[in-house]
Amino acid sequence: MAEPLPPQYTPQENEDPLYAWWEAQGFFRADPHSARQPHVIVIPPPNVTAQLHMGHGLNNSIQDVITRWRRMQGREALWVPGTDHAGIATQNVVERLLAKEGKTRYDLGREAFLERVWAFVEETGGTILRQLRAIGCSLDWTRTAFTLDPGLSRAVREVFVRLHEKGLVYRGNRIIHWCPRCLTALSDEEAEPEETHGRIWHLRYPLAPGVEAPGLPRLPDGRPYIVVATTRPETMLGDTAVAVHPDDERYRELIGREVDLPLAERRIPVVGDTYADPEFGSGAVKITPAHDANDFEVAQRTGVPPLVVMTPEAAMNDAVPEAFRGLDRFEARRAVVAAFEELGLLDKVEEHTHSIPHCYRCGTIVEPRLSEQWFVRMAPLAAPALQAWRDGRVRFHPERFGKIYEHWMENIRDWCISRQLWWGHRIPVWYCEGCGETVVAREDPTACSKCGADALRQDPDVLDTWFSSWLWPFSTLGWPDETEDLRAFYPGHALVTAPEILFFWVARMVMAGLEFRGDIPFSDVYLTGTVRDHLGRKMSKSLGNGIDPIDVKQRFGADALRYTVITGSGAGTDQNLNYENLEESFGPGRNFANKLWNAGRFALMNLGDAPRVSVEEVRAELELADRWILSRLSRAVREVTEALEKFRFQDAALRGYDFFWGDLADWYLELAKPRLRGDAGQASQRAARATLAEVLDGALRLLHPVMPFITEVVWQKLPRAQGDAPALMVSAWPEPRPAWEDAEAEALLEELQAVIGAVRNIRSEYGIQPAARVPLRISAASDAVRTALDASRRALRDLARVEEMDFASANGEVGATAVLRSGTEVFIPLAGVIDLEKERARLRGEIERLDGQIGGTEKKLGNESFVARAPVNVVEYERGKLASFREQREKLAEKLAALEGAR
RNA sequence: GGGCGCUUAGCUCAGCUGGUCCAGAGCACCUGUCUUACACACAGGGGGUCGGGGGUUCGAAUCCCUCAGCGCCCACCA
Repeated sequence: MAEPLPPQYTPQENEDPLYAWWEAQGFFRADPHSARQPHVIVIPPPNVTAQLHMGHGLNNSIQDVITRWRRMQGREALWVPGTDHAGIATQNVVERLLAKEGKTRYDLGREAFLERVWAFVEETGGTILRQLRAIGCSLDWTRTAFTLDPGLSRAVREVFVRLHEKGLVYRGNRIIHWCPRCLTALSDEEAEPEETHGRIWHLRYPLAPGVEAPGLPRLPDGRPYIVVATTRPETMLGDTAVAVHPDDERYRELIGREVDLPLAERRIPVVGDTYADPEFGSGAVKITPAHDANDFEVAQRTGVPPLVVMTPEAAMNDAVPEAFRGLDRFEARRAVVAAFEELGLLDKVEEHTHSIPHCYRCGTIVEPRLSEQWFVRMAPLAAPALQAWRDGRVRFHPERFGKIYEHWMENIRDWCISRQLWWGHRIPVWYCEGCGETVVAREDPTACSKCGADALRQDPDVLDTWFSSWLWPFSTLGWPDETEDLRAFYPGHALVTAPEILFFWVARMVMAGLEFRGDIPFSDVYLTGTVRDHLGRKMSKSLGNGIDPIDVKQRFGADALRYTVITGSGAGTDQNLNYENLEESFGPGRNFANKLWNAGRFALMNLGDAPRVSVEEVRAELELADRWILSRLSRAVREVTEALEKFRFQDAALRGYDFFWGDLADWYLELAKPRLRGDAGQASQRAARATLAEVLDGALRLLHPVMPFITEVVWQKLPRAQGDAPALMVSAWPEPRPAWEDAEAEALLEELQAVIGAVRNIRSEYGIQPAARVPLRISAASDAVRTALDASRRALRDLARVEEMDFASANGEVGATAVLRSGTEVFIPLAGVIDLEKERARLRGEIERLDGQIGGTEKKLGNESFVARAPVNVVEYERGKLASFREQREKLAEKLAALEGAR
C-alpha cells in the first residue's frame, strides 16, 4: 500500500524532478529518421542575455501547448531552442558595464571588447533557457542554437554572398536613421516614431542681391525674402537649396536664382521640384540633403550637393560657422533660432505635433544622416513572400495581421543591414588597398581577387542582428549543408511570436525561406497579445510593474502560470495581469492543479493498484451516469481538438477545465461515489471503476498540453492501460468516440441535475438544515424522465439529501414548488421539516419592511423639490430600486401564499 | 493624415458566421457547510439597460452608420 497522498499538491516538489526525468528519457528529442510526420516550431530566439518575462511566458507556453499536442497526436514534434546575440542590445549592456569602470569600448579596442562581450554572454547567457525548462517547455535541447555559432555564422555569410552575387546586396550613400548614442545606422524598422509636441519655426531667407521678386514680402532694409518652415532649425546650416513647386506662380521666376542663407553666409539656389507643396506653409522648402531623406531625393533630382553638418554624435561639425561648431544639435537649435531672431529673420513660431523617430534600443532621437551603408534590395524578395500569403500558404492568427503584412510587403523599402558596431557578424567584404577592388567572399580571402595584392582590409561593420534571425528556421537545421535535419524538418509549421516583430522577423523569415530554400518556413503564424499590468501599461523594468514568471512558479507552480497566460487572452489580444495581486491572477490555476491532484487521489483510493478494466469490457453494465460522462468526454475531446486546430488555445484550455471540473469532478465523481464504495453491487462498481479510469485518463490527456506537470504526476500514479506509453507526454491524444455519444443520456442527466438543483435551492431558500432530509414529490415531464429519476433515487438521496421520493403532485399540501424547464414539477412538503409558523412570521415581517420602503420611496419621488434638485440619474436610480423592491415583495408574497396552503 | 483593434457583472475575461446554452465563467461579495478527493473545497444567492445614439430585421451583445474613450500599426507634409 502506497503512502497516502497529501490533500494539497506541491508543484515545487514535483515539477523540476519530473522535467529532468522527461529530458533524461529523451522525450523532447526529435528524430529526423522517424517515419512519423514531422511538426516543427522554431522558438523566437530570446536575447542571449535576457531574463524570462511574462511575454516569454505567454508565447512559450503557447508553443509548448502546440508542441505537446502534436507530439501526442503522433507527430515527430520538434521545437528548436536557441538564443540571439542581439547585436546592438547586448553591446549596449556591456558598454554600460564598461562605463561604470569609466571606460569606453574604444579604450579596450575591438578585440578586447569582443572578448569582454563573449565573457559576459557566457556568464549570463543561457539563463533564459534554464528558465524555459522551469516552465515546462518541451524543447529539443540537443539542437540548441545561437546566432553567432559557427554554423549559423556560415549561413549568414553564405546568404550575404549569394545576395551580392544576385545583385540584391549593394553599398550605397543614402540617408539612413542614425543613432547618435549607439553610433550606428539603424533600419527603418529600428527607428520607432513617437508622437511629440514640438514647434515649427518659420525662417526668412533673403534673396540674393539684385534678384527681383515683386510678389514677395520685404525686410526692413528692402530685401525680398522667402519663408521656409522647419522643425529642426539647426539643419538650416546644412541647407544647399530652397525648393519650390515648378508651377507655383509666386516663385516660378525665382527658380535658378539664389538666396542668401543666413548665418552660414552661403548663397544657395532656388530649385524647382514637385516635392514642394504649394498648399503647405509658404510653398517653399529648405533643402538639407545630408540630413533629410526627402531633401536628399530632391537634391539627387536637381543636382544640388549634400553637406553634412553634424558629427556622428550629432554635434555641429566644422562645416558650420565657428559660432555653432561643437554645439550639440539641441543647443545648436536654440542658438540658430536666437540668431535668426536677432537678425529679424524669424518669421513666426508655431506649436506643432509630429512623430519623431527614436532608437528602438536606447530611446535616443534618431538623426537622419547621409552615410555609406550596405543595403538589401527587398522588392524581389517581397514579391514571392506576399504571394505566399495571398495563396493561403502562410496564414495569420488572428487573420487581420495578414493585411498589415500585405501593406508592408507592398510598400517595402530597402533594408539597411550594416551596423557600426563590433558585436555581431562581420560583413564579409574586403577592400584592396592596392587597386581598390571590393572582394565579397565566403572564405576570408588572403589576396585581392583582381590585382593579387595581399593588402586587404575587411569592412569594419557588422550586420544587423536580424540578418541572422531571418535565417533561423533553416540555419538552425544545418543550412547551407543539406543535412538530415534540414530534409526532415524544413519547412516548419507554426510560428508563435509578438506582433512587434512581424516586420523585423516574421516577414523577413518568409522571404528568406522562399529565397534560399524555395519554400515557406512555416504555414501558420500565431501572434500573441502584449502582457500588461492592471492599469493597461506594458510591463517593463523601468516601470517596475513586471511579474517574474519564476516567482510565479515558486508560489503557484508552472502549471498555474501556464493556465493563466493561456486562458487569459486570445490571439492578438492583450492580457492584463495585476502585479500587486498575484493571487487574483494565478490562484485559479493553482486551484485547478489542486483539483486535478485531488481527483487523482480520489481515483487512487477507489481504483487502487487493481489492473485496469476497459469500458468495453463492462459495456453492458454501464449506467446512466457512466454513459453520460463518456458522452461528455467524447464531446470535450472533439471540441478541445477543434479549438487547438484553430489556434484557439484559450478555448481549448477552458473547455478542458469545464469538462474536468464541471462535469467530471462536480457530477460524475459525486454520482459514482456510492457505487465505487460498492453500495450498488459488484457489477455497478466494476462499471463505475472502468468509467472513472477511462474518463480521468482522457481528461488528463486533454489537459496535458496546458498543464503538463500536474497531469503527468497524476497520470503516473494511476493504473496504466495495457500497452500504454511510459509517460503521459508521449501517450496518444484522445479521439472522439461517436459510439459513446449519447444524446439521451445527456438529456436525462441534465434533468437529474435540474431536479437536484431545484431541491438544493429550496433547501437553501427555506434554511433547511444540512442534516435534515426532505421528502420529495415529482411529476415527471415524460416517461423517460420518470424512469431515469426512478433509477437515480440514490443520487437524489445523496446529492440533494432527499429522504424519500414519490411520483405524485402537491395535492394542496403546504410546501415549496419549482417547475423545471422541461415541465417537471418538483415539490417539497415543508410541514414537519421547518417551523412553518416561524417562517410565515419571517416572511410577513420581510414584506412589511419592503412595503415601508416602497411607500417611502414613492413619497420621496413625489417630492418636487427633491426631483428638481436631483440629477436625473439619481431619480432613475430610485425608480430602479423601487421596481426591485416590488419584485422582491412579489416573490415573498408567493412564498407566503404557498406556506399558507392557498395555492 | 490613413488603416485596424478594443469597450459585456467590482476585477480578469468567454460569448464563432444574428433568434434553446443570450445575458455567461473565474475571482471578489453575501448565506450556509470542515458532508473521509479537494476549505486552493462544497452548496445556495445577489449583481450587468452587453460604451452612448441611430438604423436594418419578426427578432441584435451579435449586422450597418455615427459619436466617445482607450490602444496598436502605417505615413516624406517641410
